[in-house]
Amino acid sequence: MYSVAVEDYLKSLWKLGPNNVGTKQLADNLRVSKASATKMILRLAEKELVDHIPYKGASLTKKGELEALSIVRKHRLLETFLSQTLGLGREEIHDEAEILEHALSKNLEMAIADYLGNPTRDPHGHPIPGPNGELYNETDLPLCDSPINMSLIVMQVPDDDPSILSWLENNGIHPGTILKIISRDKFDGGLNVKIGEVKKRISSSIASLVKISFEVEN
Amino acid sequence: MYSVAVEDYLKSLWKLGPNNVGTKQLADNLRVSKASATKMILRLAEKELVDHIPYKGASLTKKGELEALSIVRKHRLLETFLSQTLGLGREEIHDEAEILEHALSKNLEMAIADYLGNPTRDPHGHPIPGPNGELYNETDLPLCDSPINMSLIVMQVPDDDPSILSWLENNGIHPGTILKIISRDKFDGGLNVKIGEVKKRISSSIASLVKISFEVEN
DNA sequence: CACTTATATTAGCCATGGCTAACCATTGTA
DNA sequence: TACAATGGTTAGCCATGGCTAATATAAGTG
Repeated sequence: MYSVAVEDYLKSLWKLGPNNVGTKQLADNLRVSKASATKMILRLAEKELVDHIPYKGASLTKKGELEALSIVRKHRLLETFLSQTLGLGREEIHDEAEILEHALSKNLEMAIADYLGNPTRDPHGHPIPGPNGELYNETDLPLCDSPINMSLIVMQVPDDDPSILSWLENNGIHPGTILKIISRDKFDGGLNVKIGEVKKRISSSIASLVKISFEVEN
Repeated sequence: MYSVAVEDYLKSLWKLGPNNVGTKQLADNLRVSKASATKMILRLAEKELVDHIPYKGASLTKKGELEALSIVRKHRLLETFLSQTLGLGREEIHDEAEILEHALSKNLEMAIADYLGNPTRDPHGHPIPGPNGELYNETDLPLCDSPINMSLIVMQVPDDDPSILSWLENNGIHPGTILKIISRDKFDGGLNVKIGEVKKRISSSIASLVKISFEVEN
């Protein structure tokens, strides 16, 4: 078993990956000093969880990646579980899961996955890695890069920013929402979209965090 | 928020209380050295969580007791929640709750209590403290001290020893079981009991861990 | 009362994981 | 090419929470 801090570093590296991650980027992501990040990277390299090239950056080894995926799995299963059983909203579950993920045994993880019917997406639409780190559903596209005038289905919304999430929720955008891009602002990249008959404007920064798939016609 | 270690010390002190608890007793309970226990007791005294009389022992202050009760509440709510939602057995839930209790926010605690209908007993029959540390159900008696030939209802079984718990479970003894003491062994204090029409022998060590109340005739 | 035994404390070490301050390396631009 | 600026590392400090070994106190016994 690894400590909470080690697990947090691995998870951050995974989220920032798959390429080499710089010390500053990692430090900023975890809100610690660069020195702390360097120290931890050296320790992770010692444990063969990352490869580290001094002054160049670090990247997860296979072993480190599996460990990171295990935490991500626990996080997303917990979000799903809390949402299903307690009816907590998409904005609330992230912070709780962020803490609980480090306290979830393999046994409980399995019991929860079983209870939920081994889901492959969490309430934000993010893919849930399998018990051995298998990841599917990697084909979703950022909304900001999607084609105009096609029927798109929202697959993923971000999970870690309650304010963005509330905005999306209030505007009827969550996994499963069907929308069309009508036009794209040439200057700031913002999108004009149509949800049902309602028109909305989505800023480019938010649109880059929403992922879509093409609606299956049947 | 206090650290996991601090919370564990407070919980142990509460379980071993309410009188002064010796350093060795505490150290044994937490499986740490006496030196570690002494050091922590000094720190807890610093934070005004315990009163410490050197070479005499420590006892929780009101502040420390409330903190301990908060952890106990989380523990017992979690046991109840895991049992209800995931159907985990009485033998499994303790160890999981032991870890999760430190990662449960006040918010989630409330959501779980609400979901469960604010229960006052966990699956082992232990009373669940209220959100502000209120404790009722303190009148249950140890089975070993109970009178012969009266209809007794099992209220509490121990929560922290899976082997004892399995034995009890296999012999049909859990919260709600109704039994009578037929006779008590004069030499070792073991009990001969009748559950329904079935006779069982319960060792005095186990009987001291089972608590009963008198069956209400109605 | 003296002496043994059990219990408690202190001193000092270690690992973890933060931090600041100071010092290196890399990069981009004048 | 020189020299900021940015990014990365090192040194050295701190708190937490373990540990052992040595010492101090309390309690029980001849």
